[in-house]
Amino acid sequence: MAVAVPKTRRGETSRAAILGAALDLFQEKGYEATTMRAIADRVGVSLGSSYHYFPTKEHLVLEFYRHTHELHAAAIAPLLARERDFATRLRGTIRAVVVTCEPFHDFAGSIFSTVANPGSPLNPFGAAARPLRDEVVALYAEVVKGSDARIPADIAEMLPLVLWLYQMGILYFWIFDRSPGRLRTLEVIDETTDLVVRLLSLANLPLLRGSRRRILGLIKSVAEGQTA
Amino acid sequence: MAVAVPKTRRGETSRAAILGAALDLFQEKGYEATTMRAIADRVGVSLGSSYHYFPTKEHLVLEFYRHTHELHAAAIAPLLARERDFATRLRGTIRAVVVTCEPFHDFAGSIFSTVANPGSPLNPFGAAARPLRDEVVALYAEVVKGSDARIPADIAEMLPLVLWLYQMGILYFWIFDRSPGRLRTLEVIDETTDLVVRLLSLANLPLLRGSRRRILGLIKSVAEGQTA
DNA sequence: GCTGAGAGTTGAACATGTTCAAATCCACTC
DNA sequence: GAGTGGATTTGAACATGTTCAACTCTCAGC
Repeated sequence: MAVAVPKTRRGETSRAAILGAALDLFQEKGYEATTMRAIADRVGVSLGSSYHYFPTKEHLVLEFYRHTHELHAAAIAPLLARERDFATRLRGTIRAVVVTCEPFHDFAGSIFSTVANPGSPLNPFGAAARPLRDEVVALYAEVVKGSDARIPADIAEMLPLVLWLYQMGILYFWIFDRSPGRLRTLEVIDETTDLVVRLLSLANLPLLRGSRRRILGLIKSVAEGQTA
Repeated sequence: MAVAVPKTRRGETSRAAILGAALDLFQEKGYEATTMRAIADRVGVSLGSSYHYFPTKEHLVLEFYRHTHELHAAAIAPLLARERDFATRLRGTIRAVVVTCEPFHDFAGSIFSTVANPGSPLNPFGAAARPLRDEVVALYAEVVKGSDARIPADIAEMLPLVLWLYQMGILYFWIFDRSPGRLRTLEVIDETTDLVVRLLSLANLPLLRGSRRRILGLIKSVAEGQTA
């Protein structure tokens, strides 16, 4: 199950074709209904060849993650360059996630069980997804850093990670959302981003100091546990 | 894939034996390593017979899940009968979850992914798993109701559901926990139960009234979305 | 032009979840 | 005791993810 990197032009072509066919079929038929044989057939390549470049079917989905992440990052670049208000940056970023992923809504539902599986390379908390996870967390760091919000250092340290988790929560809700135009998800986004901003502004209340310290400590401890 | 209910004594025996062997093997070898053929072999029955009573391998997992829920409920019964302090009841209940599930830690990940899959009939938010979900939520309602804590009505209404979600979060953490004796999970439980109690006591602060109303509305709206 | 090494490709084979039509069992009726 | 109908059991067959040893292709070095 070694991951083979293409070393020749021919190899690159094959890898790209296999990945392209896989993403197309995933979108057309969903994850489970797309067989490795169907992918190979569409490319006009043998079954074994797919496994030369992608150790498992799940690894094809990892590439799909990266693809949507890049779409998302590109979509919000103008907003992040222009806007300084934290609430607006956050809301726009989260909204863009679900808008970007909208064409893959059905597909997202079909792979969810695999994604939630801790043993799967698709699990966002796992080692295989680490590079991508780091990229997404960095994106949220940029959302915070480029804003005019004044966030205390102890919170700022953990905030990008928390916002990443928040995004995952929204995506989870979105997967279940059957409302027309996915309106309910957009409502929840608006509601929750406001809530996040408000809770951040309340975090300085003396009465909440204790809870704040404990929550931050908890988050840090949990995050460290994941990387260990 | 019709669910066959045994109609004769012989059928009952078979069903029970198949389920028993499955639970044993799951515990011995984990979920994936346990094949349907191995289950049938251990019972001394043919492969097809298992499918007469359990439409899929996942349905065996659901039965397993129900089994652990019953163990859990039995384990905390004395505590709930004796103790009145809310924090103690909650902590004991959540601790008992991970203690009860400890023998199954190695393959709990696979179970969790099955349970979390929106497409699966076993999904806890879905209709098929509703009876089990209601039982667990009712258990947390009992944790709250039997305590001497004075919870405002609007919060009390949603609290059992939230505590159920909280339990799921703890279980998810526990699945990843590789620390000896699963000590990290126990720490997180102690920390978070305290936090829950503290946040509940803070919920009456005038400053937090607005957030409280919004959070409760959000939870209700999300919960309604699931059942719809 | 020949050769060899490494990249790329192949297709058969395997394990396992699942299906299904046929065979068998069993309690009941006459 | 023979017959009947439904419950139960069977085992072969199928689909699909994955593996692997053998084969082909390409091209640098001679």
